[in-house]
Amino acid sequence: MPELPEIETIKRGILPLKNSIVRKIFRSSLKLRIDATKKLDKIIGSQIISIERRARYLIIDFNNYHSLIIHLGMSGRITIDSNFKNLKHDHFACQFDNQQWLIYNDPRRFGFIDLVESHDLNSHKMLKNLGPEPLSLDFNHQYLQKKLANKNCNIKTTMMDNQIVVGVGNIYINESLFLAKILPTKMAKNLSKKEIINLVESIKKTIATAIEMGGSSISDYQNANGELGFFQNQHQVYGRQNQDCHKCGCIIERIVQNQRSTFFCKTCQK
DNA sequence: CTGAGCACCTGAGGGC
DNA sequence: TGCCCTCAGGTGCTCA
Repeated sequence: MPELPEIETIKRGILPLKNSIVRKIFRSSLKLRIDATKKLDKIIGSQIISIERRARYLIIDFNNYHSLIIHLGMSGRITIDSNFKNLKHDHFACQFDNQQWLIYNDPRRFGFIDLVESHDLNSHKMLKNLGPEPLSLDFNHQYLQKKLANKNCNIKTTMMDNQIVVGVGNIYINESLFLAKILPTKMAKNLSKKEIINLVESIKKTIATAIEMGGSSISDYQNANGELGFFQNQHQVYGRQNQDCHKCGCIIERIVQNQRSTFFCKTCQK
């Protein structure tokens, strides 16, 4: 699924729905990770007052003091269309007063749609323990240095922990560690101050560049208008096992950490 | 409290 | 063509 840059791209794509009023709701009978089916009717007749992103969650606020939380899991997709065809894996759809449909499609169903009263949003179990946004000032080397001290875990897995920093998924941590020249297997507590400064900057740069390019389109990711992102063309290590490192020409290796693929260049990264 | 591993699902692609 | 295996943008839960 989409990482932060992909969600940000989708958010920008559905921003024009602001001020729209919900007319109809569709919900498939299949289970998502959270079952909010019974609550969803509450937004019928309500108007969207804001559309935001927090970590990998899309938050849509309505004027009746309810907020819709959308998470795309690994395979979720959101599209805007003037027709709703109820295709395979369409699990939620919502028609607005301008006749447009917002359609949520998720083959693996690792995602969810939930509805809460807006004042309870921050205490939602998926949102309450989130760390800082990678592009915020709160994510800086002083902060990270504190978090990594005594951390007995490899740096790659550590940085994918949403309590440390949100939205840095498997593509972008692999790319960020390459950019920062740090081995993914290095113990988090053993990073030097210089490496931590470097890593913070590399994550910010990687995420910001990916947002500019509309995210990474691998397999079937596309934005709300069905367009593809282009950041995958910039990948230095992700998905490039056995290919030449663009910097030094050595072979990119693939290992598994915490059941996720890790790609790195053992010459460039120390 | 921490870290490791599992669970939740479907679909694509490769080897035989 | 089909079967069996591995792999995939995530994240909460359980167990030692």
